[in-house]
Amino acid sequence: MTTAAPVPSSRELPHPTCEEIRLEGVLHALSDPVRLGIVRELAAEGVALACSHFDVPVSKSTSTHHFRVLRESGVIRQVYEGTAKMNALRRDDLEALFPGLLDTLLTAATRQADRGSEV
Amino acid sequence: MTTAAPVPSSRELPHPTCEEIRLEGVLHALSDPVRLGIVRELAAEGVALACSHFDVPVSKSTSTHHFRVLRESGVIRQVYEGTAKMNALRRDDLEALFPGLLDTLLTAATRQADRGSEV
DNA sequence: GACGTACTACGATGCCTATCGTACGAGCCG
DNA sequence: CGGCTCGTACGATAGGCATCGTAGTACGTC
Repeated sequence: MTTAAPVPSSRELPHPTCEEIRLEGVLHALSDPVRLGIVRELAAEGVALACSHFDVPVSKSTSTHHFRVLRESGVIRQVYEGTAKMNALRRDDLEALFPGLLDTLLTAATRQADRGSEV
Repeated sequence: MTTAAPVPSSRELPHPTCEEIRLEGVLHALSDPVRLGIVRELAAEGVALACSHFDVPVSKSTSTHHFRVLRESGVIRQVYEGTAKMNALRRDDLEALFPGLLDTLLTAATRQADRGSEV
């Protein structure tokens, strides 16, 4: 069962520790539709995804910016894997800090999305 | 029992309908520390409070701005009562739109505040 | 009517941020 | 090595927003 520990590349990225994660920062990060969409997709898939996987309606450089905001606010963890940069929700950390928050937010986002599509 | 139905003044203020309330807007409104503090106090008191009741660390005009953001995002309802402007959480509306969200957010905010004061 | 209080409107300012294009670096593959 | 893909860095830009001070309006009270 050599699950191929996916060889995290050399370059490391700075992440906030749990103590450094601020609720205001998380809320601000999720208050942007593009970033909320990214987080929703990450949650839906349940696994780490490369930046290129997402179909965001912005340019590549803007996309990079949004991923950085998510990382610096403590919402996602980013790790290089070859040329790809894998993104994973920091579910456990967020759950420990703000119990139930992520799930409630995701549910709220889904409800709103359903609301909109019920034309 | 003339509970003095508090005579809402003539001037009316525009509020978003429930359909118009956007999750992103709510999150953005609450991502500011001043506004989050206002909402926390409103929730703690449980009743409508005049703007002047709050001890915010900003000027009066900035305070007005924050209350407007909260109103326009659908988080609070504002009604004039004489010279005072009463502010109330739109608990029921928010609960209907995003079940559990407000309470989860308030709990998260409290936890974070406690974290900080545990020196 | 005169005064005080509560809040607003307006204009200014400086910062933050979402957006882009272009040029570049890091790793894979042939 | 040469090229390809993925993502970054940088600079520019335009709009948003938190902040303030001042001047003004609405309302209650004397």
